Amino acid sequence: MSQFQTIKRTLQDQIESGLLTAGCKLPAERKLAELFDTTRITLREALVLLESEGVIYREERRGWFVSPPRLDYNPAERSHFHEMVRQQGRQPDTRLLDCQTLAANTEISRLLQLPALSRVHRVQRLRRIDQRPVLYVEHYLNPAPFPDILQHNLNGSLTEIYQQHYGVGYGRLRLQIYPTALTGEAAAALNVAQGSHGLLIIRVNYDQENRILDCDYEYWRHDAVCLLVDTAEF
Amino acid sequence: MSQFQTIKRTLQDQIESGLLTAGCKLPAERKLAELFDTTRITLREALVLLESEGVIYREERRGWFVSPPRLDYNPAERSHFHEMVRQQGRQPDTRLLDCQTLAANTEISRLLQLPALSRVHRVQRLRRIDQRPVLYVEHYLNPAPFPDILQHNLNGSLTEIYQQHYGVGYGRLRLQIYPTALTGEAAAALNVAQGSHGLLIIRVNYDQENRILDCDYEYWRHDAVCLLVDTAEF
DNA sequence: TAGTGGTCTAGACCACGAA
DNA sequence: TCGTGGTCTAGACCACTAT
Repeated sequence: MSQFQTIKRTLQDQIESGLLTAGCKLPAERKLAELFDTTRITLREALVLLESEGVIYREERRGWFVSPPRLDYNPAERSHFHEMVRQQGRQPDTRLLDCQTLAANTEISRLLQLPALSRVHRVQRLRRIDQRPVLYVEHYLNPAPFPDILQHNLNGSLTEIYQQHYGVGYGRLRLQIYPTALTGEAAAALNVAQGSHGLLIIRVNYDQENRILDCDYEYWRHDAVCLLVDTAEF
Repeated sequence: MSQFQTIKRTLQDQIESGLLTAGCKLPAERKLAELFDTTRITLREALVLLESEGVIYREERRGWFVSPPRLDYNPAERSHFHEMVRQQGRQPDTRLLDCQTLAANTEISRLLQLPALSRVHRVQRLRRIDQRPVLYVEHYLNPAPFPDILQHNLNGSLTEIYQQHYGVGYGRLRLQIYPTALTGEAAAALNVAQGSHGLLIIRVNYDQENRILDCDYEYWRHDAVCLLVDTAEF
């Protein structure tokens, strides 16, 4: 077995056995390299492997940490993020990064089935669990059903605002899900290296009369989530 | 911008512009390093990044290749793999790796809701698109509804065998989906390095009377698939 | 300011794949 | 057999973090 595989196993065992617990910071790379009697490059190979398996993660220039468990997430159940996280015994947190009305690009226009040169509301938010950023979302709202929605407090649940202020509830839902790279604003907000692995969920939400309400680009840390889908719920 | 990011961009541009086409093999790492006037380690950093973004992929010790487009896959639509792939203009291919009846482990027993010390049929298959392995599946069948099923030709559609020989059709469906590492038999069958990134889909299939039929562990190459889910179909 | 992770150099040897 | 990718060494400098 290659050396970095052995290092990987050793670290993994210590984590799984509970000697290293979730959120715990690993020693410096140079210390670890010394500990395993190897070079930093080889050591980093093991760390990167563990990272891609979701066992550990890094924060840019801060170091390596043991990953907390994944969040169970049923994208079809429109429960609020905060509620869902709390039900799993964790501390949720949402931060509004930006909101504005702008011209829709081609892809958004197509998803929302808007005519050319339409304008849409865009809401960018960062969601954290136990202080750790896990989800960067861009919501694109069809402006027609939601005049002045950007005036509301957008740190909570959009679902709730839809319902309470506009009397609109969700109906049908369409999802695209695929592993992708985190780049640009998503990577920056999630505090991961440009190009690291993530999971992208593009959702299109309809109301009960089958009109398109909005679409979301959800960029998840690859190790932060486990999706659950049950067709019996529909 | 870091050097390997520049290299990455350059390669990516050439691929997106069509100068390098899907399935095409890249030059040797030493050649590329020379071309970009850098070392192999730095060059490999760029290649690994492109790999994790799904732009290129490698076959163990054979080299680097440009990735073909993802397969659109609706896991709720029980259409046959072969049919689905052909509809998207590609060549499907299934190889039976192994089938046997064995004692169920704890996780399988729980998923299939079987009593302790039950036996199950296990079918291991590898599925390819245009010669490229993309999906390694382990099917675990509840043996009760399917006596002697292992006698059938298992290179085609299980769905079809269920229906034609046992009069059983699908009903409800439960899925767990998450990014994971490919290891052991999955990595070997897909011809990727141990520990590389993949997408794991665990599905539990019910029949129309809501009895559990089987569960599948689907290990996908992370760059080979895009999941589609539409609640309006249920 | 000291220490850390991020990036990079210039080599090396081995095992496997292709010929 | 030759070239390839897989692995590894022993350093280096810089930008950023923590203090």
